[in-house]
Amino acid sequence: MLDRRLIRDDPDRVIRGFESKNVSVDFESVVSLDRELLENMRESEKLKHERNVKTEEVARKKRAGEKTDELHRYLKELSQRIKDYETKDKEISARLEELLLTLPNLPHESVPIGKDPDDNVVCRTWGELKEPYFDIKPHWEIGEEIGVLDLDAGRKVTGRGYIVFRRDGALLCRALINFMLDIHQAQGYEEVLVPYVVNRNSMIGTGQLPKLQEDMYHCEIDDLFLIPTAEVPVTNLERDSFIPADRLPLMYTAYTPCFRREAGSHGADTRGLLRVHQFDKVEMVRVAYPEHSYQELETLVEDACEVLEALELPYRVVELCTGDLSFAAAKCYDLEVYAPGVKKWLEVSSCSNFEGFQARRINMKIKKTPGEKHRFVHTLNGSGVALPRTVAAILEHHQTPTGRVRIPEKLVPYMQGKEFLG
RNA sequence: GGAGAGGUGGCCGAGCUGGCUUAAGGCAGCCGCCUGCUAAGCGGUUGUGGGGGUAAAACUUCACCGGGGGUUCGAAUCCCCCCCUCUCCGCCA
Repeated sequence: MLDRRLIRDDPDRVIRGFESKNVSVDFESVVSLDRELLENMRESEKLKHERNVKTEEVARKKRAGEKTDELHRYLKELSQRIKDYETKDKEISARLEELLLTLPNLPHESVPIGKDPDDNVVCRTWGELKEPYFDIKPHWEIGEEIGVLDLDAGRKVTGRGYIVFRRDGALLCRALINFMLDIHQAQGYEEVLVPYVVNRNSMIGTGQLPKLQEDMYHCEIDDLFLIPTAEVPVTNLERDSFIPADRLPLMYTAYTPCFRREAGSHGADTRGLLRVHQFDKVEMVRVAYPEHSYQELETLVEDACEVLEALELPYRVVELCTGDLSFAAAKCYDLEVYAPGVKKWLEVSSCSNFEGFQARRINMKIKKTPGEKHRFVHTLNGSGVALPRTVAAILEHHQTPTGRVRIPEKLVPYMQGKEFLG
């Protein structure tokens, strides 16, 4: 949700933001509805004030034993007029609210202008992309050969895009989750275990709804949604609350499975583990002081990088351009690992600052100190990191010419001491 | 799923036979006084959101007692619907 005052005071800036983000929204309606709402409100407030005054007069007269019939008649009519205004108010508010929820966040001024992923900016690259001296197999091939991946079983049990890991593959996933959680705990994050199913308000709060409903698995009977990321339950932990300034920043880490219908993205990069409907992910969420949020975004990225470095996987940090930013983000860095088997950079983490966009929807404020006004917190999150593509990168990058897969040193203790998969 | 109890300001908690209660009282917070320090004590003060107003305040106004609707000149208080919490029972990992 954008700041209502910004919409009122500087609509041009909002429009410029939308343009740079390459989205077309019905902003004119928002502005005119807002104006209409204010006007309506002023009129009805005048009448309500009159009613309050006259109603007191009735009470006074009654006590004095005077007649109030005439006032009653007048006030009845006045109340009817107020009711009309209120009906109109509800109507406009509802329409406005609906529209406001569909308006995306504005990019931060530091975000590079651009229209699609080609305009994203590579900030830095870590690790050696050494020329392979043997023919590296794509992860689905090596994975099935050494018996850690079973794509057929996944298709049978559920359908395309659902994966079965076997033996060391299953162990690897479990190991990665613990490994990542341990790293983030050491970085200062508080571990939480949260529901994988959330209600509608939570989904609206973080911005998945109403726009992205098509991408969500929805349980109609209960009106509950499978989470597409831990961001949803974790960020919503502090919905409708005032957070004391000295508790900020809040830092949470959580493992959850994630469910995404991926409607409309069939065909592209869908082989093996590249794009699946259910995957595991360890997430980091921060709730920050507004003045510190961009600094915190940088350290959040570093925290995610630490995972990839510990796994000895070459990666790069990409800053998304305005046109590639997601709905709720004001600024976002993607982390991409290199997978030499498919010869692609795979996005395994997305670290974003949402500024006050989610906080306004979630109603999460900083507890005010005397003399200060209530302010919304800033929220951030980043994957640290998503598993399937990381597993793909491990299967490819740590592949040996003899068809084995080496387990990164730091992960070995989590793998029951094994140094190779399979 | 069945039965009962309840949802009030940062927290606790009155009010709920409709109008000097736009919410008593307490706690906590803030300011001041007092006191070797601390504690206690005394006095004052403190909700949220929106509108108008101001350089900013002051000020002013509307709304808010789980959510929505209704009755009434007037609703925290009466009526209807929904949601949530707790207790007991049933079912179940």
